[in-house]
Amino acid sequence: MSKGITSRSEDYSQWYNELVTKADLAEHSAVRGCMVIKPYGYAIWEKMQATLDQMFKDTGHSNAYFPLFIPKSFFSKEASHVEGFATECAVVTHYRLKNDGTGKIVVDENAKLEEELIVRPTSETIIWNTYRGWIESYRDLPILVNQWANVVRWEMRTRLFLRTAEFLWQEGHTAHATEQEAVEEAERMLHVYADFVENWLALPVVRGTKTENERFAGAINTYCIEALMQDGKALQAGTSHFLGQNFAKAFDVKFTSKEGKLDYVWATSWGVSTRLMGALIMAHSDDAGLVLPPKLAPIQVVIVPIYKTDEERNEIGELADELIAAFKQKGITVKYDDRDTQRPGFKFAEWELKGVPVRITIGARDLKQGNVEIARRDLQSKETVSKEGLADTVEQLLEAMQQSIYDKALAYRNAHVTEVNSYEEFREVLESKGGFVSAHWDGTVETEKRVKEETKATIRCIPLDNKLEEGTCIFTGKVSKQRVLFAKAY
RNA sequence: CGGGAUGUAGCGCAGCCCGGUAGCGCGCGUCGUUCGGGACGACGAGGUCGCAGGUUCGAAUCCUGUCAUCCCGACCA
Repeated sequence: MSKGITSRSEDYSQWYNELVTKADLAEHSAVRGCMVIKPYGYAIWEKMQATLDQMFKDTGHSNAYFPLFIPKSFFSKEASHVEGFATECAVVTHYRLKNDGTGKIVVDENAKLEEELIVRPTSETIIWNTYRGWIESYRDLPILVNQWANVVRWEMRTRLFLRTAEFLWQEGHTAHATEQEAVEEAERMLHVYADFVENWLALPVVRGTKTENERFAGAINTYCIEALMQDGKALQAGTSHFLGQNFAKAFDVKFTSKEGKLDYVWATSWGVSTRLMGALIMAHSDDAGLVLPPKLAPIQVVIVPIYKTDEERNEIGELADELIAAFKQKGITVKYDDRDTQRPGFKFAEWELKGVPVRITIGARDLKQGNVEIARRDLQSKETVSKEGLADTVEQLLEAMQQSIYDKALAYRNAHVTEVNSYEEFREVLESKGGFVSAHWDGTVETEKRVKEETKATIRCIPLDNKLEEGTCIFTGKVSKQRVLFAKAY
C-alpha cells in the first residue's frame, strides 16, 4: 500500500476514486462500467440492507423476487416510461453459443430469440404485468412488495458506486385501492429513507419533490431526498414515486371496489441503491481516508497491541481478550489486530484509511497503569483512559461520534444553503461557494432547462415544508410563488 | 457517443521520439535487528510490455484495429 491518498483540495474526484479502491471498498472489473464490490465495502452495504429491510418490514412490506429479463413488448406499453429508459437498456438477443470450428466461441445465429429480452433497468413493467393476475377485488389490496435486486442501466460515463452500469438496489412496488392511500405510501417511504439516511448514514437530507423535468419517467409525482457532498455538489440519495394509475392502465390492472365499481389500481414505487455508498464515502471522509459513522462501520473498534517481547504480547493479549468479550456483550464489533508482520504506525494508518471509528492502543506502559489509549477517527484525537468500564466508555463514545458526525455534516449543509434574489448572484454563488441555492423560479420546464444549459445547475427539489412567498423568477422575472433548491449534482 | 490523456511486475512510474528481447521506487518472500504514528539491513522471487493483427532479419518502441481506465462534453427517475 502506498502512503497516503490525494487530498480533497488537490483533486476531489481523484480523492474519491483512490479512497474507494485503497480502503478496499470496490474496484473496477473486467466489464466496462461494472464494479466488484469487495468484502469490506459489501459489509457496509449489508448493514444498510439489513437496516432498511427491517424498516420496510416494520411498515408492512414483504420481499419477493421478479425476473431479471423483461420482454421487450412490455416496454412499449407506458410511453413516457419507455422514453426514459430506451437509451440505456441492455438487450438479450440470442440464447446459445457455439464453437465456430476454429476453437473460437461465437454467438449461434440460429439461436435468435423470437422476442428480445431487456435486462431490467427497473421492474415496474414486469411487476405490473404480474400484479394483473394478483388483483381482482379491493380485498386483494394493498399489495406491499419490495425486492432486493440488481439492475442494469447502460451509462456512458461511470464512477464507482455513484453511477455504474450494473448496481444493487431495492425497489418497492405497491398497489392501492385509492389515490390518497398511494400518495400516503409514497410519502411514508420517503420519510423512511430520510430517517435511515439521517440516523444511520449520519447525513442530513432535504425532503422534497422533483420538478416535471427531473421526475421519474412514468410517475405523476416523484419525492426525493437530497444530500450535500463536501465539494458542494448535491446527490440524490433516494426516490419515491406516486405512479397514479399509469401502470395499471398500461397493464390493465383493475379491481372491483366495495361499491362494486371497476377501477384501475393506484401505484407507487420507491428505491435506494448502492449509490448510498458513494454518499456515505463523500459526505464524511477526509484526507486520511474513510470516516464511517459507527452504526454502519463493519468494524467499530480496532485494538492494536504494542509490545517488544512475546511476554508483553501475551499479557496484552489477555487484556484484549477481556475487553473483546465485554465489547461483544454490548454488540460492539471489534477487531484485534495482533499481526506480527506490521508495525503499529502502519496499522494506525491502515485502519484510519478504512474508517474504523475507534482505535484502542495497548502497550506495556498502559498495562502497568491500568490504562489504554483511545483514538477517535472522526476528529483524529486520542486520549488515555482507564481500562475499567471501557466497554461503557466506548459504547458512549460510539453514540457520541454518530451524533457528532451528523452534526458536522448538518452544519456544513446549513452553511451551504444560500438564498439569492438575482441571476447574477445565483451564478456567483454556484461558482464560488457551491451547495444548494434557494431561488425563485417561474415553474416552467423551459426556464429550468435554460438555467441548466447556462450554469449546469438543476432544480434538485421543491422542499416539502417549503414556505410560500411571493417573488420573481431569477431568470425570467415572472411571478413565482416559492423558492426551489438549485444545485450542481452528481 | 464526441474531444483529450493513459495502459510496461501486486501498486506508482521510466524506457518508446531515434526498433536489437526490460529497469526504478514501493510492495512481496526468507533471515536478523526492530516495534507508543506508515522501520532497517542482507539475500531473493516476480513482467507473453492491455489484447489482436500488420511492417521488419528483429517490435514495449513503428502502423491498423480493439478493449479498459481517467478528465472534459453530450446523456443520465
